[in-house]
Amino acid sequence: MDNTCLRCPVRESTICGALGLDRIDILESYKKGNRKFTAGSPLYHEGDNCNNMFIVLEGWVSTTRNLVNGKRLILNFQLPGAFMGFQSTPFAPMQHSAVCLTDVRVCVFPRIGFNSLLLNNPALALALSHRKAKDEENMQSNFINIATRPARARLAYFLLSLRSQVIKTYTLANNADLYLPINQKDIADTLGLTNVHVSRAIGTLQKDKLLTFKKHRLAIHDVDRLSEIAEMSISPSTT
Amino acid sequence: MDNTCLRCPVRESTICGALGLDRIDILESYKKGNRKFTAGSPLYHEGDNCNNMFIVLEGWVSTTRNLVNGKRLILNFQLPGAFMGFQSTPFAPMQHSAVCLTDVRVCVFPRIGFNSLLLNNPALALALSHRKAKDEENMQSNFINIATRPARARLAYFLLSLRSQVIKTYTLANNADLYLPINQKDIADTLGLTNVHVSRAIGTLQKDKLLTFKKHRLAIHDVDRLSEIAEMSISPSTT
DNA sequence: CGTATCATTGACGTCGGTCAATTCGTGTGG
DNA sequence: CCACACGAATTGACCGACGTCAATGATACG
Repeated sequence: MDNTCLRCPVRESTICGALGLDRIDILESYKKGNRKFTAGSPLYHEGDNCNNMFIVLEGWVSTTRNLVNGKRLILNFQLPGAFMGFQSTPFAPMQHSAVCLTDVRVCVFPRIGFNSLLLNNPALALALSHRKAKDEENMQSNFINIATRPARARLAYFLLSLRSQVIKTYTLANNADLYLPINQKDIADTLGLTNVHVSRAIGTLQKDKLLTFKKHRLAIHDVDRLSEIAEMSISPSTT
Repeated sequence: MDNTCLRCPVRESTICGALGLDRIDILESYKKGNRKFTAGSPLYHEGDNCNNMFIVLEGWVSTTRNLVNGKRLILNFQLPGAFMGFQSTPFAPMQHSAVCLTDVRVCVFPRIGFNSLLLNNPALALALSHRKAKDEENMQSNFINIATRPARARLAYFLLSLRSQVIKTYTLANNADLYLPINQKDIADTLGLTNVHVSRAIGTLQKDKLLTFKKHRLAIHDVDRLSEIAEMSISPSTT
């Protein structure tokens, strides 16, 4: 396995791309190198003092929060190119957990020295600012989704946005059916619903021939009509 | 009115503090200067191509999204020190609106040249990364609040976190009663509830002597018990 | 074939929304 | 100082979306 930044599959789709090819060697010497995690294992736990940050190279990772009543909430799904573990106060305990949904390969960045790295490479710091802004915007979309949409629309919106995230990450065709390493309980925990209600909602969407979601494969048969259902209560100002 | 960065009331509580006093003149020549807005007026609108970004110096600003059914969702409240308008793609249309809740004084940063400013001042870029990470973390808290808590707990959590935001911003005493330039409809639009239900929920909290919210003044009488209510996502079995 | 996990389905309860009437508070004008 | 207006808050009656509980079905795995 070639682990050099030069051959990194996500270099251009993450902050590393901000350094040109001529300066990429800076990261080569900075990073701790690649590491593999198996499906189900955590990158870090809520409350941990985690020494590292991670760029996802292959696989899916979910970020979650566990609640006092034993329930959990999934904050989002991190796909290849995601930069994970950067916090507003670098050495504070992690505010959320990160759990691998598939076998995962990540590039490990030590937390120590990261500030210096950014100060010495402002292009990297700028790229990171933009990425964190993007993360916040995505979080806002999630927030709006659960705050304003009823369950059916909420589910439709979620599947559509996850679909476009996957299509973009893997540059797939628009009509491809997608592998999603999540089950209905995961969807419920993402949307603030119950698995029972998610099952019913997916059932009606399938009955209406809008999509099929079975055995971790999602096929959306009518993107336009599903979008109508999703955007039912929201203005079309964004895209 | 003295508008110099040297005497800026929020310099140390926003990204500008990352430049020491010796380099603060960089911003002095970069910024467009201060500007005043009256209560109710917008800093920018969703969909606008906004030329500027803003640091709040005085007053409250709300960021909102408008929905097709005439309703709106409040994303958060920006108090002095907040840096507003920075997006993942700098010249894209704004994803949300910003509306002044009080008379407001802001420091205006032109969008043009901002990237260069950051590239030439990595400390500023680093500070911005941290701030955007903080914004994302706050957004995650909001998300968790509405995704997991029933109305009463949701309201309790919101008031407590708004309280600590205000106390921190203005360095107030813990038992101070706070001026909040929002009404029950604003709270409803922040929490994904209706004004009617917010009224009922506040009513019961007041009846339980936990807090008083009248005429834009909030007094929390029992922070500990209110915190218990906020953190409890299940039925109130214990007292 | 037995077990575990996930998905489906039904019965039922409840939290919060909707609609509407009433009250309260504040500002305005006579 | 009172009368009125207008918006915000309160309260009641009613209802529906979604949660809870539980039984059943489907699928994979040892």
